[in-house]
Formats: sequence, C-alpha cells, structure tokens
Amino acid sequence: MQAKLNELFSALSDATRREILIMLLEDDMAVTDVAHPFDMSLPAISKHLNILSNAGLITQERRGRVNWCKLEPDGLRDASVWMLSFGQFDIPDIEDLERLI
Amino acid sequence: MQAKLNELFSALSDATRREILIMLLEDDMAVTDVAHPFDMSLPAISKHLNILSNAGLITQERRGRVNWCKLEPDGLRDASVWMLSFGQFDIPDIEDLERLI
DNA sequence: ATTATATTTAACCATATGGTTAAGTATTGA
DNA sequence: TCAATACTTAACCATATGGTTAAATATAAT
Repeated sequence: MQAKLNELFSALSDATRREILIMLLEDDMAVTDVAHPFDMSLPAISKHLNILSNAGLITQERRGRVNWCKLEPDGLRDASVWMLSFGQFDIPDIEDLERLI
Repeated sequence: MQAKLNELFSALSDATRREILIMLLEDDMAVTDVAHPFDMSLPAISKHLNILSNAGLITQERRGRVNWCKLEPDGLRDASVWMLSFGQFDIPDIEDLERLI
C-alpha cells in the first residue's frame, strides 16, 4: 500500500505530468498530441506517460499505430483518502482552483 | 506555484515522511522521538524533517537543545486544492482511511 | 569544568530521475 | 512495395535523492 502511495505522490510531483493530467481532463489524446505543447522530446513524454500509467492515473490503449491516453481520475482516490486523514478538506473556493491550474 | 506543488507532492511521496506526519498528528515531538520508531540514523530523519519543513507541512521550533516538530495541516491545502480539480472527492468511508494509515 | 544530550553539518556513496539522441518496430498511405 | 507516421526501446548523461558515518555545535546536568 505504501508503495502505491509512493508511486502516486511521486507521479504527481512533476509539473509536466500534472499538466498532462489536466490536458487529459479535456479529452483522450494520442501521445504525439500530448507531447506537442511541451518543449521536450517524444521519448521524454513517453516516459512520463508510463509513470502516469504505472501510478494508475491514466490508461493507454493502442489502436493501430496510435496510442490513446485516457485519464483515470479514480487513480487519485488513494492519495485523496490519505490526505483526508489530516482533516484538510474544507472545500476551497473556485478561485483557489483557478490559481492552481 | 508549480514549484510549490512539486515540493509538496514530492515530500509526500516518501513513506517515512508520511509516517512522520501521521505521528505528528497525535502530538508535537522532539527530533529524537520522531526518529525512534525508524530503523534509520538521526541525520536521515533530520533531512526528512527539513524536507517536510520546506514543503510547509511541519514547522520546527527550537527550545533549548530540543527542536520541537509540529504538524502544519494547512500545508496540505494546495495539494488538496489541486486534486480537487479532478472531481475525485466523494468522501470515502472510514475503512478506506484505516486501510491507508 | 566536564560530561552527556540533542541535534545539525559535512563528506561521501549508490541508486533514481528526468532529460537527451539514435535506432528499432508497427501500422498506414501512396 | 516503399515511404511516412506514431510511437517505443536502448544507451547514455547530469543532477537529485535517500541513506551512511564522523565531526561539530549548543544546551543541560553533574
């Protein structure tokens, strides 16, 4: 269980990966399209996507030569449950949310 | 802002540091006492405590030769706000919580 | 004054992380 | 069939991370 949480929080600790998750909130995307906004090589993005997959935060499904990436929002569950133990979940206002995204 | 989130999630990505936070949930503690349950040197714990401090998850206050560590639950706020953007916050049941702690 | 306690700092080490480029593998289109 | 597309894999590199031991520092107790 601890190992799973390590993977989860570790996956979230990188800004590129968090941006990817937010992009996927909009819609499923091919790897190339995920890579497009970033000033980074395709293999680098491919690695990030693997890390997100292993953490259970996305799934990837190959159709033909395109690998479709899909957000798995339930993947955040264990992390959010863990954080709940700190009683830190009064719902913040929408401005807080916008500041962060 | 991204840098702050990196620090936060990164601090949470280590099981030792998460355990320390949970210990501090109970009460403030001296560094030596924090170290006690871990099979790890004092300097190692000292480093972990610094990482937690820099992430804003604890504060440390020296009184005499004792450095008291205190949980700063508000430090989790930004991380929880970020996670909220994924709409993943139906309150889990108490068993989920117990499974994780 | 000396010693013990509580902790930090410094120097070091092995492994992990996040990036790169170059080459390899399918699949699709011409 | 040949070339382009969409990746992934491999090999490499610099820096970060998480641990160690040994030495330094400051406070408290004898």
